[in-house]
Amino acid sequence: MPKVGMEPVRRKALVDAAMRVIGDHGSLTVTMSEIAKQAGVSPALAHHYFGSKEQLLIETVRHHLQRLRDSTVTAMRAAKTPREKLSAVIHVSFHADQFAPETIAAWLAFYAEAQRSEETRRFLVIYARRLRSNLLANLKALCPREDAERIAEGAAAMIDGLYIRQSLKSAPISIEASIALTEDYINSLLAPLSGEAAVQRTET
Amino acid sequence: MPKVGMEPVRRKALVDAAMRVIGDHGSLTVTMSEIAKQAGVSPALAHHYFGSKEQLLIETVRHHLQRLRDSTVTAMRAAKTPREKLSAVIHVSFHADQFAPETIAAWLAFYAEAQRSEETRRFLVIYARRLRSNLLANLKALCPREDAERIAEGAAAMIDGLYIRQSLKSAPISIEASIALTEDYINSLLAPLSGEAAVQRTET
DNA sequence: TTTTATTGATTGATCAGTCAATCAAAAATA
DNA sequence: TATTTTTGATTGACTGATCAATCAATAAAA
Repeated sequence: MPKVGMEPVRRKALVDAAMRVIGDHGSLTVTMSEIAKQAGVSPALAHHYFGSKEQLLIETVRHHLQRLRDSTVTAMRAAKTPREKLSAVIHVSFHADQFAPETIAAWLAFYAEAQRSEETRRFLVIYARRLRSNLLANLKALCPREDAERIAEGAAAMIDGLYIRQSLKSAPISIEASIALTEDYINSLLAPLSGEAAVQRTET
Repeated sequence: MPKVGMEPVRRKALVDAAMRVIGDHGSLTVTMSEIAKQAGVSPALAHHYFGSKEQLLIETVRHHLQRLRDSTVTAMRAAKTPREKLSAVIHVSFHADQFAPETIAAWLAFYAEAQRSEETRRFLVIYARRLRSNLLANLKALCPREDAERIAEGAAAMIDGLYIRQSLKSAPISIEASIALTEDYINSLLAPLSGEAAVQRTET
C-alpha cells in the first residue's frame, strides 16, 4: 500500500475524523485510538503525523475555522448591498452545517478547551473578532460608527448565544427563527438611526 | 477531630472546592485529588461522601444554579415594576460573581459536559428555561404575548452570548457595557410596541 | 538501496475508585 | 462518674483501567 504522498490525505482524514468523534462524543476527552479508528488508520500513525494529541486538536480547530471563513467570504461576495452582506454573515453562521448538533457540540468543546490551550484560544479569538468585524464593516455603511460598534457587538453576542443555547436542545429554536431573531435585532436598532435602511423583514 | 455532623460541612467544602478548581483549570478534567486537596481532605473522603466524581460534579452544578436562582428571586422581589424586574434579571446575570473569569470558565465546562451527562444537561436546561421565563413574565406586562416571547428568546440568547464571548477575554466587554447592550436590545424592540414603556436608558 | 508509510507491541503515567485500618467523639452501661 | 461499646470521620495504600506516546520492525514504492 505505501504509496508516496499519503501525508496530506491522512492529515485531512484525521482532522475530519477528529471533528466527527468530538462532535459525537460531545467532548475533547476522546482518545487518539477512537480518532484513528474513525479515520481508518492506527493510533501510531496519528502520532506520526501530528506529534501529539493536542496538535491534532489544534489543527482540527484551524481547519474548521478556515472552512467557516471561506463560506463567509463566498457568501459576502455574492451579496451586493451592505444590508445584504449583513444578512449573508448571519446566514452563514446559522447554516445547516454549522447548526448540526455534533458541530455545535464540537465548538462548545473547543470553547472549553480554549481556557487551557493558548493556541486554541487564539483561534477562537480570531473567529470572534472576524464575526464582529464582518458585521461592523457593513453596519458602518448604514449608521454612525459608534452605533455600528454597539450593534455589531450585540449581534455577535446574539449569534453566539443562540448557538450555545441550541446545544442544550431543550426548546430547539429553528434555524429560521434564529436568523429572524438576529435580523430583527439589527433592524430594530437600525430603524431609529437611518430612516429607511431597515427593510429586510423576516418572519418567525 | 472526628466530631459528628461533618457531612454537610465537607459536602459544601468539596462542592466549593470543585467550583474553584474547575474554574482555575477551565475544564472538568480535574482530578478528585485536586478537588479534595483544595477542600483540605483526602481524595478518599470525597468518594466517601459523593460516591463518584460525576456525582460530585453534578452536585456542584446544582449548588451553584441554586445560588443563581436565589439571587434572581431576591433581586426581582426588590424591583417594583415589570420593567424594573426585567432590569433586575439582567443585572443578576452579569453580577460580578457570575462574571468572574473562573466562574465563566466553569459554566462553559459544564455546558460542554452537558453534552454527555444527562443530569448536567437537565440542570442547564432548567437554567435556560428559567432565564427565558423570568424575562417572558415581565415582558408580557409590557407588550403582546407573541412579541414578548420573541424578545425573551432574543434577550436570553444575548445574555448567554455576552457571557460566552467574555470567556475568550479577547475584547473584554465590561459588565456595564454588557448590561447596556442587553437593556438597549429590550428597549429598542419594545419601543415601537408600546409608546412609552422604554425608559431605562443606559450608557455604554 | 534508500526512503516513506504503516503498524503491533510496549511503556510509563495518571486516575477513579476500593478497602481495611485508625482515631476520636457519643452513647450506653456499670 | 468512670468505663466500655458503638459509630461516624478519615486516611494511606493499593488496584485496575485507560491512554498518550514511543519504537523497532515490516512492507512497498522510488
